[in-house]
Amino acid sequence: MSRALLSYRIGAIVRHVVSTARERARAALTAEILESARGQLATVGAAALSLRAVARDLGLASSALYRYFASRDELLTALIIEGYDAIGAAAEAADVPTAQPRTRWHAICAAVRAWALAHPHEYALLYGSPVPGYAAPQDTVAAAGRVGTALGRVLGDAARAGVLPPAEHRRTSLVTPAAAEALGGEHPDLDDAVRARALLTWSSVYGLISFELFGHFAGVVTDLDAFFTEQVGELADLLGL
Amino acid sequence: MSRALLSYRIGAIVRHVVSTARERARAALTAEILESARGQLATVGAAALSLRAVARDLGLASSALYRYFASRDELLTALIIEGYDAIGAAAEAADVPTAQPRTRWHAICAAVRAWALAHPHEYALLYGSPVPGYAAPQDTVAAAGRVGTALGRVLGDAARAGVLPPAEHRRTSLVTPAAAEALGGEHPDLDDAVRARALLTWSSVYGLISFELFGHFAGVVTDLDAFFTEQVGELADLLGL
DNA sequence: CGCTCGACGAGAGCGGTGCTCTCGTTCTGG
DNA sequence: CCAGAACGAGAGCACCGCTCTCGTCGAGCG
Repeated sequence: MSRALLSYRIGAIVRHVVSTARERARAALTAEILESARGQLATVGAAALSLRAVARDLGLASSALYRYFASRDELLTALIIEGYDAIGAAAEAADVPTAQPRTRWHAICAAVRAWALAHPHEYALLYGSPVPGYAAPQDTVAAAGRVGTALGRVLGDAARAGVLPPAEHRRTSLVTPAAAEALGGEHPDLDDAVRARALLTWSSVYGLISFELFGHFAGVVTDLDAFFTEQVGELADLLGL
Repeated sequence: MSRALLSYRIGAIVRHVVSTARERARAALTAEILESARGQLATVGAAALSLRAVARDLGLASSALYRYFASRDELLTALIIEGYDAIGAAAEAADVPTAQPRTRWHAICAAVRAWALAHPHEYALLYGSPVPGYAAPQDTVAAAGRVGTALGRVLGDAARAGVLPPAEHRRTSLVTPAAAEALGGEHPDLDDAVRARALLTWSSVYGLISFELFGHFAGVVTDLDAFFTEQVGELADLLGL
């Protein structure tokens, strides 16, 4: 079932450069399906996304869609990957590598929040409750790490610039080697405690955005914009940026 | 449509103490419906919760359920209120008012996480993406504040005990008066900045739990238990407990 | 005490869903 | 040129939430 998705992602590009008419038609229709699904996701949300509605939108029989996506879950998976890519790109676009680490941290967090507010349903699909019995395929985890990696770059640069407080070395590590690599890589000022703190701050930003988006701050916080930037500043303090 | 729910919640209790047989039967069946729905929620999740399955489970026609809950959303609302009550009760049960504020903070956070891990689908229903076009009725917000209020009590007690750092007073408030009341009430050491920080830490705990539960820490964090307690400690530092 | 009206549960049915299977067509690589 | 794969349409299955009707039964009122 991941076959079809894979062929969508790399598809005719890898196979051979001279694509046949059929392959081009397939790629085009796949893109159209995704576009329609993306529109439906943005308007009615993931739970109400209907294969039949997509088919109607494109003037196709519903059964025809199954030539392109083996199931509704697979279509959702493609949308999830697109979403992670989009929010990751937003984070990267907001990052100015020459700026101060703290400025960069603020910029990335603001960009992620802005993307979430602009695409609430997509954000919910990425970071909200996983859908029914849906288990995120391995394909998604690579794309998912893009925002974290952007923040990790800031952390690594800050460590190299020497703005981080000295690390408190300890024996057992709480962070996976792979994750440590994404979170700044090798550096004496970046030990496990600092990296774990980076994960905390990142998940805290996610908590702030989710609470705001899912309505848990309604009637609690007066100025959501000011509140967010202030708390992101607090997290920067905690991180040592 | 909120009539039926209301009558379920207060129902015969308020009307008159001497309940008729019909009222008792109604209350009993309502409880059975909720119990079956709770079971289904725990096993298949909210998105796959089916009124017809509940009816089958109870040996009823599906249409009969509509005498008790006007819609699937209303049944979900009742489950959400139950969930908020349960996680609030877990938080309150874990709190030992005579202990140190920091100890209480740790205990409450651990209890909330434990409840979330034990009831993942319920937690997702409460704090994950809102379901389809579902807008949380006002009934839920009261129950939702219970965990926050428990944490607010710790904050207030800490302020009265004088363990909090002095507050930095400012003009414009980011926290609603109602929320400020729940977050420790009146106290000179508890100004808006401290209360906002309390909201930050609470949403951070939510972020930590959600990332863990929704799989965003898979392959990133090695020891989730140890990681959580350590980061909760970091948040206590940030809060000044 | 009897009657009336409301609550109740069953059943059929509507329009919707994801998904499967079959069948004729159309393109493509050998 | 032609066999076989890819394709789209259509019918159909089992399920969903929800509505409507209809017969029944109980509870409160006169």
